[in-house]
Amino acid sequence: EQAGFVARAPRWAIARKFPAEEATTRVLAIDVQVGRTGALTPVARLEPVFVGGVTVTNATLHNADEIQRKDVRVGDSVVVRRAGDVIPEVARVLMEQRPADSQPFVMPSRCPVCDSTVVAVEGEAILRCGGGLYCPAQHKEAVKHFASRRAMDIDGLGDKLVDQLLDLGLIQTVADLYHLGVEAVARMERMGQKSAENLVAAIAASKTTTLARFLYALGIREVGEVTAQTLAAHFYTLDKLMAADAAALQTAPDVGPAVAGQVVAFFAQAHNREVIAALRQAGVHWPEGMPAGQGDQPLLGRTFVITGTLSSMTRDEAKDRLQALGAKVAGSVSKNTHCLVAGSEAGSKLAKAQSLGVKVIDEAELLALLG
DNA sequence: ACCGTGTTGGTTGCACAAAT
DNA sequence: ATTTGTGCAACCAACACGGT
Repeated sequence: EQAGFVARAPRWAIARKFPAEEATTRVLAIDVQVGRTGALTPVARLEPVFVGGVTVTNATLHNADEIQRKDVRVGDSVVVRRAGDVIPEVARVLMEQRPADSQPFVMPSRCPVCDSTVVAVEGEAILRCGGGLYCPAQHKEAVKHFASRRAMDIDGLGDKLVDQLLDLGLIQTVADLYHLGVEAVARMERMGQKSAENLVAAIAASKTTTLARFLYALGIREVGEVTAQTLAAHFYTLDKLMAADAAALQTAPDVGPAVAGQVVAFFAQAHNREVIAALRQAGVHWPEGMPAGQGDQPLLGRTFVITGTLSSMTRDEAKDRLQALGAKVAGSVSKNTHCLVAGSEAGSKLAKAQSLGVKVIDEAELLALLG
């Protein structure tokens, strides 16, 4: 049953077969989205246009500086392309077609969702909603992040369900997820008995996790997946981590003043400590203490990068298995990369590896390496 | 210079289950 | 019985900025 899925050519591979293209369209509006950390991201809503094999209707404008640099305005005719043949991008504005009455775009001074004051950190390009978890947009994104596959991995808890859970007041914090009953869940839109049972079971299954996943799930600023793993490996227990001051945190590799400050600030908030306590009370747990004895680590100190599509495993599995052998798996190729694993449809990373003289192996060689 | 974090969009069959 | 809605998987460029 899995075979059919693996054998099918990935969509992006199909899209790649189209040559890089540009197309002209019009900016209908510029919306501002609020992310998990409150970051305000302007997005161009476009008259749908077919570019490089897909229909593009949205394109990120990154930040206020980027809009100003390109001087994108509502009503403008713009040239759209797909960066790397994937990500929609406004390449440039056709100034000669600009309407006479157009106005420069101005980023809002208040959050478009919660009306909180927008905070601009001196010298930073990104504006942020100051509302924190009181901002419904930030709260929703925080819950989605908590449930996401790489965090607590609550299967089936997606965008619409998070919306409903919050809007209906079924949950106030992520800890409340663990007290949801099947009946309450089943009363939500498009949820019946079966779906409700599945969701409640998925939530219960997420109680057994790891410290690294849990830390990542908390959504501490600057603490992504890798940093969460670093902190977990360095402190072993949540209590030790929470008790650490900024100086102690900086003894962990790759943790500097900015990351340490964010961690300290997070655990200093009574609300965050309460939610953590409630989560543990609800049964969220993980093995604590020294990691179990590791096996052979023949790849210790080697840096790998994976690109393209593998047929016998996902890239994630390949990453895990390489890491289990002691390798470091990075996202981009540099001269420090020891080996690039190139699956089919490999793109720019393969070219870069070749230009840098980095060793390239194919899937068969990877399998041999993994034993 | 390089790596990690966080943010963005688009495709689409499949799996599942609710809604009609 | 059929249609509709939702979640999932896979990919990655570009930008800003923290940290080494």
